[in-house]
Amino acid sequence: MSFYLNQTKFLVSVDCVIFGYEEEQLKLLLYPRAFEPVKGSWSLMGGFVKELESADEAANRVLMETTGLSNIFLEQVSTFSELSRDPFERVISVVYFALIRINQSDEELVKSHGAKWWPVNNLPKLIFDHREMVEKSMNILQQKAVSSLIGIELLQEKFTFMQLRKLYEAIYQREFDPGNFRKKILSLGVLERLNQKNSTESKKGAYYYRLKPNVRIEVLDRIVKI
Amino acid sequence: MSFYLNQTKFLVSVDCVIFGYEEEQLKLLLYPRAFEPVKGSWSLMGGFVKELESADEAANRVLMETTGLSNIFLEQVSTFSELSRDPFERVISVVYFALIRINQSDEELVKSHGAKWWPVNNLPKLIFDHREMVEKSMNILQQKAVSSLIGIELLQEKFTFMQLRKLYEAIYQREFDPGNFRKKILSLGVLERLNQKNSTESKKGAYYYRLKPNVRIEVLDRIVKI
DNA sequence: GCAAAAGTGTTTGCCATACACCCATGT
DNA sequence: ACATGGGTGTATGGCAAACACTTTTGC
Repeated sequence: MSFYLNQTKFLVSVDCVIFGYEEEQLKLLLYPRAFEPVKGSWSLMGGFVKELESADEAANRVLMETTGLSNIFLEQVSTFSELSRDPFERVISVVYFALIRINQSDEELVKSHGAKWWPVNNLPKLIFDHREMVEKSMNILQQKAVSSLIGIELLQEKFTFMQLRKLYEAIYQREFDPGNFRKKILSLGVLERLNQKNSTESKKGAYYYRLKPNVRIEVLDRIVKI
Repeated sequence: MSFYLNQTKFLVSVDCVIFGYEEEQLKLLLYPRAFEPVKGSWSLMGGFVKELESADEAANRVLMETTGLSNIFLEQVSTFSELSRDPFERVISVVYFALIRINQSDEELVKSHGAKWWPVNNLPKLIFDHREMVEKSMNILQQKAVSSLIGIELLQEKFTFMQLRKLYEAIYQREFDPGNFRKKILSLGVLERLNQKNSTESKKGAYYYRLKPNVRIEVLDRIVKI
């Protein structure tokens, strides 16, 4: 047991990179820092890990406290532990990224923190190493979306192919051929067409699709060529 | 500053998944646990993060203390923070994986800890959640090797195509066509042939190759099809 | 009629895979 | 002579990308 004595203990926090999708843009939920220094600077939402919870649980709690959502797609990105990453005090931070449906979040709750959705390709200056946290998360999101329909977590339950394609275009910051994209996704065999059309975004109207029940969003095939 | 008060602090450790390559097998360096309970059970090498070091630095230190090596390929895998992952006490562990050249390690130092190299497909029972740490590391190694000649970190500076191929076969636990493998790797343009042959492993003798100086092991192309 | 998205089909070129084939040499 | 790995070349199938084309409907 001597191994465990006289070892330094650390404050451990979680920081959440919260992705949303709105107006054909990938967005991040950011908060103005509430205290000095750099008060008012924009920041990821975070919080300290508590005595009786894991980092995963802490991240879920933070997400619940700030968006009112539970059972959210959440995944660990990396842990940041540089000595001076937080000029206040030594804090080791475990970073998570989350995918949420913006319109399902509790708008009042979000506003009460002064939070704002920012397009990922037009972010404000972020405190500390938060910019790096965002970039790592973005990389992981892109990597995951190659072999998983993970992005669906950002759309409504039912969606058209155009909506799905625009989402992928936002994630990869490039365009996809509409015909080829449709064929590729359909070939995965995980979507089903509903007997319902969306007529607000095109003249002809486009069928809604949704994920088949009891199907995994991780697919064997590659959706995007790397 | 009130944010920082009354927050629980945690013991933070690093655990290192140390990969080596020997006798055409991918191996892991494991240590018999030195204290009760589960004394003698096999374990990854780890240590607590100290007050004035980052987790990265702690991992490098642990690696130096156990193998005598510095400047090693080392990469963060994930952080494990479940409440009861260590039955002794609450410890949050940041896991790293390392790639080393077995014959360059300090054999005396390794032996002095009672450490042993185990083939990855024939590991003993590991303590706590170390098995899961190994599996995550293995996944990341496979993923990285797709678009990087990362595996070279496990070979000598000069190597034949057969040696490189056998290494890849060990990493992916499958066979590669010798001719196609050679062409694929050569097409990356990052290896150079030396005027020197290895005659111990074949009758005809095979040229040694090495990584070109000032070249990145991350390549744009995909080496292994996923 | 025109524009714009929906949806389907066709063509092309690249690339992974399979495999044939000769070379060099130790036994 | 033969087995074995070294090394190069070739044929083939599958798939991504480019793009042509028809349909539908709001304007």
